[in-house]
Amino acid sequence: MNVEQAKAKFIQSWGTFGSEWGINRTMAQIHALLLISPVALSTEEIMAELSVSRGNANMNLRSLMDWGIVFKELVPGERKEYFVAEKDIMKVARQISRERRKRELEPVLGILSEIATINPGTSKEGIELKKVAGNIHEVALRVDDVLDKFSRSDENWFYKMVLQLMK
Amino acid sequence: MNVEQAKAKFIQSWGTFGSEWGINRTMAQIHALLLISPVALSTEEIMAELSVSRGNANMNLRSLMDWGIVFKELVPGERKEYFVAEKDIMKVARQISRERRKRELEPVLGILSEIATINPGTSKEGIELKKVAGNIHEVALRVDDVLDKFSRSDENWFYKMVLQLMK
DNA sequence: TAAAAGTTTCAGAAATAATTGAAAGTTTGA
DNA sequence: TCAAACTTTCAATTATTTCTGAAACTTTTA
Repeated sequence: MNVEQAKAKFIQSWGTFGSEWGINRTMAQIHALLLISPVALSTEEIMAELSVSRGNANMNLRSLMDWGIVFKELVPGERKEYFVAEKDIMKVARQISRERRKRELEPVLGILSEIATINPGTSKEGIELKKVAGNIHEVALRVDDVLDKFSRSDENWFYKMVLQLMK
Repeated sequence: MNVEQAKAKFIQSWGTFGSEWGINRTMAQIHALLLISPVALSTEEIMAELSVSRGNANMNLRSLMDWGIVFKELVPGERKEYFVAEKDIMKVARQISRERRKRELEPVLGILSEIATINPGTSKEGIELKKVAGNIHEVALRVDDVLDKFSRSDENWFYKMVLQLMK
């Protein structure tokens, strides 16, 4: 496998992996492209490299910036905007867990706790619903805690945890 | 909020949450319905409750069984098949991480290690690609390890881990 | 201040994913 | 063995998501 093939494979795999986890393919591919690029890229370069339209490139770049894993970089003397990805993979992982926690887990936590506190009445349905929602809420709260810890952690926290678990 | 409202809210939230994480909405809703049902349900009951077709119900039930979080239950004297969900939420979480690890993480690990071992040549592109793929591979291997540990762990492992992290 | 350079938006088009429903297939029991 | 009861499959349809491209908007510079 040569460098060109490896690059194509990396971008396409990252796209597939992303879409299996609810991230759109182009967004994941732009991220992949920026991750492996040694220099900042312009919208035009991204459009050309991935064969996507300006609108698509622009919207997904904005999303990536909203997620806090891609940044604008101003090249002195240039009008055009250039983009770079955060290269520290642990930082990227922490940032993604921070965002998904905030956007997706927190809202569900609210609903679960609401359901877990209903008056279940006397029906088996009500009792089971309350019980299950309570159980899920409990687990979800702990996941939330772990993600919070992780997203705030320093560079070595994760490795320390892995070591702990190896014992 | 009464029991009926809470039930509807639970099913719909679980559907939304699932689809944010790459699981189709109906599949997540069937799972939700079975989770909170105190008794095993037939395909007909699921179709009626969620207003979905027989084909849809059947395919998603099969998927849920492939994931190992829903099971057929044979009611003595009945021809019809009934379905129940695994109710232990930690078991469900472990089973889902086991499956996603196997289906989605492992294939990417293979590709990353392939890319991380290319001959990068002398170009900056090749060198950066190899470096980034290597870094991601390293982190992904550790995630893989943690998921493996988690999916094999006993009921209390997760709570012990959380306690460790609280210190 | 005007036009060139660049960015953003968004309605419609295209691509992808999910769903239906009816036909084919399977199992059971008389 | 056959038909009733039930399950599975899949081609066609429908819904959802993503993408395009051109127009509107913003910023810069001459």
